[in-house]
Amino acid sequence: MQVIEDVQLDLGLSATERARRAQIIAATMATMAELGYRRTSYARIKERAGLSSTRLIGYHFGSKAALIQAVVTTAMSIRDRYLEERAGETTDRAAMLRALIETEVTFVRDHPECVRVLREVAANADDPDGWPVAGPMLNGFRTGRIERLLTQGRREGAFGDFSAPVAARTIAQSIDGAIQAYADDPSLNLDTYGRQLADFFEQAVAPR
Amino acid sequence: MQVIEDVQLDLGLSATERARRAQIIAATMATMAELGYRRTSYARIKERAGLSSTRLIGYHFGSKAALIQAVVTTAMSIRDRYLEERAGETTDRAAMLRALIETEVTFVRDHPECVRVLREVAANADDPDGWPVAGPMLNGFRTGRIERLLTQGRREGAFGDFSAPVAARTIAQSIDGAIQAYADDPSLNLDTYGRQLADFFEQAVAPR
Amino acid sequence: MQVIEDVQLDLGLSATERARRAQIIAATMATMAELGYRRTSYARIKERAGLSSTRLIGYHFGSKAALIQAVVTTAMSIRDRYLEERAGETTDRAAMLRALIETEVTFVRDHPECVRVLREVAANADDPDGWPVAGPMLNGFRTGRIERLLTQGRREGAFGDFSAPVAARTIAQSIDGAIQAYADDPSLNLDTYGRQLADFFEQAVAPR
Amino acid sequence: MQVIEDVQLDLGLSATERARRAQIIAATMATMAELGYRRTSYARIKERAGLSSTRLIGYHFGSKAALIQAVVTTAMSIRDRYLEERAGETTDRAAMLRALIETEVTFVRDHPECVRVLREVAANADDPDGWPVAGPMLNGFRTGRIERLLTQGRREGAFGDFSAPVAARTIAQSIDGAIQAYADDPSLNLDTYGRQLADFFEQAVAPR
DNA sequence: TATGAATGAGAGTTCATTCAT
DNA sequence: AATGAATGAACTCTCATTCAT
Repeated sequence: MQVIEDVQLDLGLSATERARRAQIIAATMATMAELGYRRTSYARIKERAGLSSTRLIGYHFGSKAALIQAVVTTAMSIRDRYLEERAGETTDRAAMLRALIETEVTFVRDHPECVRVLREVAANADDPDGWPVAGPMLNGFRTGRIERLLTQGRREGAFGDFSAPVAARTIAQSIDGAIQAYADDPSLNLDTYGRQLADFFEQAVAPR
Repeated sequence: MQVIEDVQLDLGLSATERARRAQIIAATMATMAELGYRRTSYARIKERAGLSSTRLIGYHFGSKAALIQAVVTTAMSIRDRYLEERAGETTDRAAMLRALIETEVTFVRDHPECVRVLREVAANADDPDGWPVAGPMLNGFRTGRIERLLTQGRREGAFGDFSAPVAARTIAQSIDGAIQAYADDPSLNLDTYGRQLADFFEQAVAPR
Repeated sequence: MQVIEDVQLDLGLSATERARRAQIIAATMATMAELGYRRTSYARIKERAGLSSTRLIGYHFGSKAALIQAVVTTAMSIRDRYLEERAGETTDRAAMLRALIETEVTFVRDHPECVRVLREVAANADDPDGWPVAGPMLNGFRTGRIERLLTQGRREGAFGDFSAPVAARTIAQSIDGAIQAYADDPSLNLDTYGRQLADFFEQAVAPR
Repeated sequence: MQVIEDVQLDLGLSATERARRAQIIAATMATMAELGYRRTSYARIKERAGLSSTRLIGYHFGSKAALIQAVVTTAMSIRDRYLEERAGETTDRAAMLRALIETEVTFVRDHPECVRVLREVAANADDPDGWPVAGPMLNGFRTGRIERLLTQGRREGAFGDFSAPVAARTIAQSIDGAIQAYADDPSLNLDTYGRQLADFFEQAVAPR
């Protein structure tokens, strides 16, 4: 919750307002993670947040689209911070790729709510009452970093010959695969899954 | 449309009924492909199909869940038929994997509606008014075949050392990546994309 | 079922038609007894009777009101026959009253479906799609016989001083009480209940 | 109407809300008393209450079940208050029984709407969209008080020998008989009916 | 004797939003 | 910084009935 409040810091809001927003955002994320995008209504958010009226949500965010927007921003911030904190110091491209994949997968385990929320929003980005920004943007955020890493690695000869955009998207998608696998079977060991995924892609990008 | 009607053949329905059902299913698929799961209502389907009343839909399918069910079955049948018709005769595991990937990707190009529909339903499978069968099932359909191929290939020594379930899920996910890429940029050449994907995974599964 | 068919005898119908009608009436009674008046729809009757279409019901009875009419007639016939068969030969008024009450109560036990149906229809007699004849008629059927018995008994000096119409209605209502008690607690011994009821009213009508 | 508003007093609602609720409850009771349970829809209530939209009803009560619940609570409160205000001060069991019966019957005359509403709900209590609480409860409310009176009277020797539960239920049912008689013939003198009923039961419970 | 196909009316519910104060 | 009150649009579903053949 503190994390969520922090994200709101530079919006020029009062402390009370920030706390309320954080509370609502947290409830929205929890609701969406549990019930999915479609069933995330003001009524259900209100209930989970223990608010007196749904009116409060509209009051603090203006519209549902803006609320979703704030939720996405929050989730992205949490993710960014997580990945940043765990970014290794190596400059070895292969090691960087492995670290990236494994960290993304552990993020799935450590912040399943964020992951689910991001996935739900991306899958329903064209919703009329929802987020006005298109899905491509969200995808771009995720593939961009991977693609840059792959391109640089190829340029330096650390990686073999393959299409960086295709590979980047594939790797990004494979994280979604981990999410899905975890959702289908919550007893799944994600550390192992992450390592196997890294092994798999290590060979895929290796120079011959 | 004829294809859709064929799918209904063995349900013991009259020709009229079959035609109506096909008409409604087609309109539903088109609607869902264009507007997404959430906006696919009886009213919009009626409009697109040119029906006199939404009542007709409920009459022919009983409930919305049953309609979605029929739509999914239809889309899966179309996909199965497509893949079957293009199944090469080779027994070379690597060639089979390449063919599988490339065919899946061209299917995205040739039947974007089917692809979109399957994706939308899978993403909203837990909907209360929707399809009662869980998402895992749909995922299982897709990964099962790939996993079997990979497992056999590994046993025969045609492939290297990797986790077949993880790889299978990753490959299946990469097809979704193609769908996404195509959606983000419809001018994308999917033949090329498919080839590059096949190249990429070819090296990933190759024996060292 | 045979009983139900018999009731239809003098309507100038073919054997097939009579059988179908009996089948539908039986299903309607079962449905109404289990689910109540309001949930007794063509769809549910069709299901229970194993018909191919609800259309069949409308075909055989014309309208829902006519179906309810037929059901009531059937239930009343079954009840009349039951009471008739068990009518003792005594002319002692008090004994007759006791027999009447006890027999009515055992009818509740032996034909709970009929009882429930009659009760449901009487309680919903003003339904727009239902039975056009008013509730008073059904009530009259039930109290008439009792009232005649009480009046005669009083005239003969076998009974004391009380309002025959009020007492008749009260006794008739008390049977409904037995139905209700039995519905609230199906393990209730109705023979005992009937005897206690007869005892109670025996004293109420006795000359001082 | 004031009475209805009073019933809502301790729910922590604003004056406006209480007034609106009272207005809707009154309209619902009137509608149900006139048209019966089944035809008591939001649309008809709206019409009678002169509301701008049916939506208002859902807004103030949440669901139809909750509305029915509120209506029943109101009707019961009105009845309780009525009976309480007319409870004599005697401790003579026979007099108490007479008072109870006569008061219940005059209540039928003074508050026919309440009576009809209670009857309708009890008869349709198992409705899927209706009141979740079973009919037995409503019956229990009514017989409980009578049964206690009878049991005490018997213990004290004020009454003769009979089954208190059976007699209690019978007496409660006889009130329904009065309701029915009044419905069948509105010119009926209920005061007389009540006295005759009390006479009848007086002898039934009298010690020999 | 039966069925196929269609239909209009009405029901309750959910939803996000708006206009006040 | 918050609430009270109201609202219109859209949704799926159930119902008995009608018009054909």
